[in-house]
Amino acid sequence: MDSGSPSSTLVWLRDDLRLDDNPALSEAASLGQPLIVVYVLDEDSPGVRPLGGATKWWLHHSLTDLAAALEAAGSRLLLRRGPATDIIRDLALETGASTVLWNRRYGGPERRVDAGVKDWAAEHGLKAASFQANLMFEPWTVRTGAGGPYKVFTPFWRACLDGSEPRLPLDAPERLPAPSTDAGGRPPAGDALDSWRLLPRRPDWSGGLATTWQPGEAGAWQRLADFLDGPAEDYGTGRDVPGVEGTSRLSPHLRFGEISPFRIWHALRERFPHSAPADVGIFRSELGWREFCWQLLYENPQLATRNYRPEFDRFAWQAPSNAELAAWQQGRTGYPLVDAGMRQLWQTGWMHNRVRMAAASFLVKNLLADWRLGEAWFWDTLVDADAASNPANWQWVAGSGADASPYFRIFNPVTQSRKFDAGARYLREYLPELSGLDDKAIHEPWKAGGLAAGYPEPIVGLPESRARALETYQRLKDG
DNA sequence: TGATTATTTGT
DNA sequence: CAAATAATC
Repeated sequence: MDSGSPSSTLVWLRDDLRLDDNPALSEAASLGQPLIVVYVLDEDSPGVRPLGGATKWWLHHSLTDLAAALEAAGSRLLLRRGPATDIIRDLALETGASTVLWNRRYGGPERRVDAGVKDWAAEHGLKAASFQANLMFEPWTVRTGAGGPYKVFTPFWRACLDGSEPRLPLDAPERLPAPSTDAGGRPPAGDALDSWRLLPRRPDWSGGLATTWQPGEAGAWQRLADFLDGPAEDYGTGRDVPGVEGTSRLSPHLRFGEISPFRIWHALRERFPHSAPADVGIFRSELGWREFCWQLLYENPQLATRNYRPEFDRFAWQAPSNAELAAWQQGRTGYPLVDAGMRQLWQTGWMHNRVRMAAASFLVKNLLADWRLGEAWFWDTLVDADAASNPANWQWVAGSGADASPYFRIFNPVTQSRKFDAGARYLREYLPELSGLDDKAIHEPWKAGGLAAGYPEPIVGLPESRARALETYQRLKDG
């Protein structure tokens, strides 16, 4: 190494687009060497799942926010594109890096990539280190008495809670070392974000996303603050009412690591210091479901394509017609709660969890469509589309997953609508053509002459489709 | 983190 | 006979 050019540190950011509680970044800052912070758009490594449309939109804005935050701290975000192993290797050589740091991820193809970088670094005398940042309970640390992974959520989460408290979050470094420069004083060259074309155009469907969300760390902290000061205390009941802001809406921020689960955990602890209300425990268990889903993906890297329960390979899914699938996707099934949810998804990139269950159950049970069709649509349209939670929860609804919903649990979209949207606030927000119907009639518009305004007739009858689903599941059970 | 139907309870 | 409870899918 040239004595005139000190070696540098490389921090590789992935699904951890934050300065707060970022162990890799904090470690890099403490080393004091010139620091390169890089994000790699990797659509080339084998098995790595390409982002959907909504997450691409989110990523663009999140990276914009991250770049500004890094610059404010004296650093700079470098963007490069390609197979990550090659990109990181080349960048390390180019910048004379002595150390490469990152926060761990848990998907199969991603772990192979990271292991490849670690092996290369070891062979070439570089130090490579990874950190725990994105899961509070890493999959291999939560084991049953027999030493295997948990297959049921409740004992999984109990085992997590019985262990030691998640570590305290790290504060964001106030200053970061400037990047290393070449002989001309220039930092490494990277891509312009716009050249990645992550934003939709022709048509630009992102208007509703932009008015709903503020991607980036500041937006994540705002959501957390709003939640702690508002719905958190009544989360247990409020979370089930889609017409009310009763949930945290932190999911896309967690998806991109704009806020750390450790930060959320301890913020809850501080806000409710003495004997947290039961509602806070329920919210905390939702963080637990996220951890459980990642543990499932860690153990089952094919979770998005293979039935977790192999007996479901024999299940007689019915391929929906193009018209049926389109009706579901576009919110024209004739069932108001399902349609409101699907339109909320299309317009805002997000759907209330209660409605997700109802909409997913409708596709998988009333239409008997393969859960992978729904998973793929959600992957493309959700801003919180997560490689673990999305397939795990679809399999949960289908009955093919871990700790799955029993086959006979079939949501009735009308019953759910009456029960959780009694005042029809949610229905009226997303189904303006039904807003004239009263609170009783709006849940079943086909009965009240409510179809005049162009709202569709139900595409399938509930009693028949329910019976068909029960028979089909029964046949699987009988072998 | 169901729905439906049968049965029992309470007024 | 409405409402809670249980049994069944």
